[in-house]
Amino acid sequence: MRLYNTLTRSVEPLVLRDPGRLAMYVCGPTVQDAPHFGHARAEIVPDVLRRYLEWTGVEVFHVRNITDVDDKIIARADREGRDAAEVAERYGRLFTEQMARLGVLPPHVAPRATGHILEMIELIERLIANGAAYEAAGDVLFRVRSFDGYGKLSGRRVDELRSGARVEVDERKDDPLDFALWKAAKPGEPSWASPWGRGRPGWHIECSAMAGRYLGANFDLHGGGADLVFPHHENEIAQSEAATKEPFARHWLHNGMLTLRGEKMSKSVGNVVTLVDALDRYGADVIRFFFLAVSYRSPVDLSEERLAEAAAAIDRWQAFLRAAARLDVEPADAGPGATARQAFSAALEDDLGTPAAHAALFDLVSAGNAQLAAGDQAAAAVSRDALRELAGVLGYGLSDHSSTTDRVSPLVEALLELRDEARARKDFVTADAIRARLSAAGVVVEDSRDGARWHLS
RNA sequence: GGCCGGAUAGCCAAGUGGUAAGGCAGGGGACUGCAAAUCCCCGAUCGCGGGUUCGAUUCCCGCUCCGGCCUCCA
Repeated sequence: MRLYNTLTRSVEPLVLRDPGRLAMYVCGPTVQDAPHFGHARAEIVPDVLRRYLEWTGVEVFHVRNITDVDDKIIARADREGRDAAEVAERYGRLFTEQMARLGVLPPHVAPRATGHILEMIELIERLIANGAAYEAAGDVLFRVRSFDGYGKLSGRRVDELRSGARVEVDERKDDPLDFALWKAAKPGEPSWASPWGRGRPGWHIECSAMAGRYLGANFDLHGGGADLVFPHHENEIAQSEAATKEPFARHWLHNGMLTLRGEKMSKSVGNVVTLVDALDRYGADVIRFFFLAVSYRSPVDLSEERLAEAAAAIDRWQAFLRAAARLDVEPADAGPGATARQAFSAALEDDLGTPAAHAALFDLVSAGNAQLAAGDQAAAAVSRDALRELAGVLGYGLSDHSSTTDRVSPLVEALLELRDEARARKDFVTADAIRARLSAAGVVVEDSRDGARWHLS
């Protein structure tokens, strides 16, 4: 498969360190607040990559960290008069829950920063020993100019960085570009013992430490939001490579930002839509479609209109699955299923082309509906099975079923029998009244050649 | 100011050196007691100006506009 690599700024083959196995690290959230809609994208993109590769037989080892110590978490805890760990625990749990609702496969390891303080200290000690870091009044700073490759990921040059610098002046720094690996504890803050006194880790070092711990050096793929390219990922590379003298990650994958009215969704801009609300309102499949309808690298603008379109698309797929649900026939061989599979795979092989993969699914639905219309049940069954399978590779559940469906089913069926009887004697007033009452109760009735079908709206 | 990316039909969005997938909306037709669902048909010469080429939307240069990063951020 070919993927855009931020490091080389080109689409290139994804070459695995161990053939058949992908070692992937994805930057997770800082658990300072409820996850928002943008976080969903950063999880769905690697989720699709993982599902697709697993479908092709690759074994994926997926690590996603949780940043559970940081300035904002501490600030929030102070505001609420709570412990920082409590705040982190609350939002970490919420994040995990919402990702499960979204249908994102859980990572194999979900390390927390506070659980890896020792690894970080070891890494910092190596950097100091190498001359890449220095202690200053209880802080430890990374010496940016000691690392030749600094800027290779984000395309920046150290000297240019300096001129435009909005970096705050700090006398303890030998160079304004240097960044903190370890921060001396301030009163009341969570802190850990270290060779430099009590303190807490800087943001960037945790990913270097945890990626190294679980994936080793020179692992296959590192992902995250495009807003992390600089400085976070640049700094991760610097720290890791300065310490190990080996390449950190070979392939860098960055998802584009979610915007709202053209502006990036973020807490600081103040335009966030929480994921809880979005899931309540639209459900996992619609949100997933909304994101996958666009290249993972492009920005996507959130709007009611786009979400309505996504909902219409999911409805169309589900409508076909409902129509073809009861086909109890020997699926005919290959045919349209094979064509769709080929188009689908080709799309994803080419830089995770989910829009084109969607097109393959729409073609399958169109073909399947036409097959049903033509009475070709065996072919329709093939289309149905292929749709289920391929949509599943993208992480769609497409489930029409809920416990509510099961519970109301006997009632609805009984009413539909009455309606059938009314229709048989051309009593359309009664028939339409039943349909209208069901509709008002959220049950959509659709007549077909083989009788009425229904589903919850 | 620097770096990265983008500009394709009413809207969203793929893609290709040889006249452009898919979806939504819209129009027409079919089916149907009606409705819904479904099927068939209908739409763009690809931001602007140059250049390379037999030929560019696709490559190169410039311009304009937009987004992201340069501070915490998925």
